[in-house]
Amino acid sequence: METITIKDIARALNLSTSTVSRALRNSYEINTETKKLVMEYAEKMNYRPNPIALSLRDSKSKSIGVIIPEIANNFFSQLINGIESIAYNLGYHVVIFQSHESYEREVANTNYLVSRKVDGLLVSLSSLTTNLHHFEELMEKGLPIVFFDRVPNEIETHKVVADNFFGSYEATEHLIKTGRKRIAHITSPIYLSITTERLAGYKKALEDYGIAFDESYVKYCHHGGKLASENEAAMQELLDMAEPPDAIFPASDRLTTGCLAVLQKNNIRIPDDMAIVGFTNIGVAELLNPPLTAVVQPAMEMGQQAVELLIKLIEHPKKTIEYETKSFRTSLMIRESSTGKVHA
Amino acid sequence: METITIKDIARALNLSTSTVSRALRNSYEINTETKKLVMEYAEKMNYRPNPIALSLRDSKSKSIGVIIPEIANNFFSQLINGIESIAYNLGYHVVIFQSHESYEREVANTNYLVSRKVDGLLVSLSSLTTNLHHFEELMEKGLPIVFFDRVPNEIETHKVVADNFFGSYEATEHLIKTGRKRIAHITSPIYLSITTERLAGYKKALEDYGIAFDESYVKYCHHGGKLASENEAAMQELLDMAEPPDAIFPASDRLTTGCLAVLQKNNIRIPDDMAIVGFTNIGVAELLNPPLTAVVQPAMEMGQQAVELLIKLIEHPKKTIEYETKSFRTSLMIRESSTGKVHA
DNA sequence: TTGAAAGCGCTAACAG
DNA sequence: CTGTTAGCGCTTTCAA
Repeated sequence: METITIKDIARALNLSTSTVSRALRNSYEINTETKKLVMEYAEKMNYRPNPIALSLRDSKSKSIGVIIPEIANNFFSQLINGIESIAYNLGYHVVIFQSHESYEREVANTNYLVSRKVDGLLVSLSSLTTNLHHFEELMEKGLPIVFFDRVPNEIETHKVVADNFFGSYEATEHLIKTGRKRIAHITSPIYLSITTERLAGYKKALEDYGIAFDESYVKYCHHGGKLASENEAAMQELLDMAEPPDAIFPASDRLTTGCLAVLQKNNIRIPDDMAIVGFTNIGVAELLNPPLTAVVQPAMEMGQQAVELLIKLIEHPKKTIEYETKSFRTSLMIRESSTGKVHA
Repeated sequence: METITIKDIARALNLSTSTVSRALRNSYEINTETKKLVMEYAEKMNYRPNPIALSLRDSKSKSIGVIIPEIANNFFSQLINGIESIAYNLGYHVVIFQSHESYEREVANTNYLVSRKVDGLLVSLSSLTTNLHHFEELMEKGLPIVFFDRVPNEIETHKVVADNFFGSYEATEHLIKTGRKRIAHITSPIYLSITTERLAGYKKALEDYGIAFDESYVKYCHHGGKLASENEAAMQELLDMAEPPDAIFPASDRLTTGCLAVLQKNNIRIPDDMAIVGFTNIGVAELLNPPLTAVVQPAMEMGQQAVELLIKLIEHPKKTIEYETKSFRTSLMIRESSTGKVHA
């Protein structure tokens, strides 16, 4: 049951390795009988080409690297499932790495994946990444990269995002329409695309409904919610204000659960004292106390789209004249955390 | 900024590739000056050895493969974080694959990882795996494998598990002590280790407290909760019983949330009409309605332990005389879903 | 139609 | 102390 190589087949069949290789790849310039002979023997011996050898030779690997902030997050894990479903069907393998919101880890992962000869990269930036040099360099070398979710403005390539502006506008509008006046927004660092876009939607909704924007109602968490303490501090500042908010709109999975935990600890009633709408894909939103109103992203579809674009880039490198940014509509799932309806 | 190889260095410095190689690996039999020269040049040119070439040569890769049922699951994603934290420090890379509870996917992933020359495997069996041939074969070839969580009895190697019997006993005992008489157990397929162990703990607690075991209160979900319909059907059967249970003890993350969803849809009050204790690592247990009593596994520590055992196996293949099974105590987090206390 | 040889990047046995 | 050579598994000229 040892691994069998082309050389073994050649020896067994009294052929040269090149002939075997050609027969296996179904090359035209080969005798039908020889081909059949080789095919059958290979089949019988359960021959599998060594992907490492192929990679070394061709500098490619039929695999794509994915770099995301973290796996333990509903949005990203759903997205990964989307990526895998498509990649699998197209014969690509998916290698996942977490940056843990660290710039250094992101760079290290990138380098490793490249040295491992991935054919392309799918990236959502860490919340602490401000320098994009490691990606720019690779793109110049011709490595296809597609960004999703947290995308850089400075780099020209395919991108896949949610319509963050819209999602955020809709959430804010909903809060305004249900009577909230002082709507706070807890979000990620300002240099992330998702942050600025969501902030813009929030501001625009306030503006459209004649509510003055107040910077002190916006809190930025550098670690994107990974650091509970940071999260809690932001919440505390909000609660300690002379005029505390009557609604909070956290901008991500982590931020949302962190926010809810603080409210619960402080015995603040939702939605009576505080309405909540989370920008989150958490699976149990419906089961929370109270059920959580959420801006949900089509994470699975986003993953599928991203990997399709990447594979297009990999397999037809010349053909791409113009890069596109695919934007997906979010859906607002209205539940009790924002509607004032008294829960059971 | 092209990739630089040993050959390039050799040419530039007028040395042979082997000398460069030796200098780089800090071999003793080398002139200090030459060594310094090479080192400095390599540093300056940002030389990185090609891991693919190394793998091809040595048939190892300083990477370990992880095969789990799914990522989008708190228990497994926490476990992965544990694995990564240790592996990273010891210079190993972690490649994660999901079986999606499918035997075929598990086999395919295994084969791929092996062809990619991972140095070892960390595995939690899919809920549909009954044939272990693909792993046995590899172990015979000498590939180190450590199983965790869902482990096979039939294979002798290191294993890392939670004390499922204890966790389950404690949960059941708690339900009994809080006055429940008809405790149902929703679980995975019977041939999974976690199933039998948890079932055993459940039965023993019933027995110790003089409650007759009733098979009709135990429901098996073949897909381990992945299939919502299966989950719902099991719940419905329970609810439709002449004497429906007054408590449910679901045996995993998925099963627990599925169970809660059905109860909510049927407007069944928790804990008044039905107490719930979940065997789950869900992060927001505290935020659920009502807060969920949970048997929590030390997932991070389990991941760390598993990878440590695996790397020991990889790096000292001879030394291992006896295999060990590390068992971790679970903790019962008591909250309102099982305590009858009326929630706010 | 087939085979011999070279090369992908690296290391190690063997010579010198 | 350093260079030559061979080989990991595979494909692809180039020759035959």
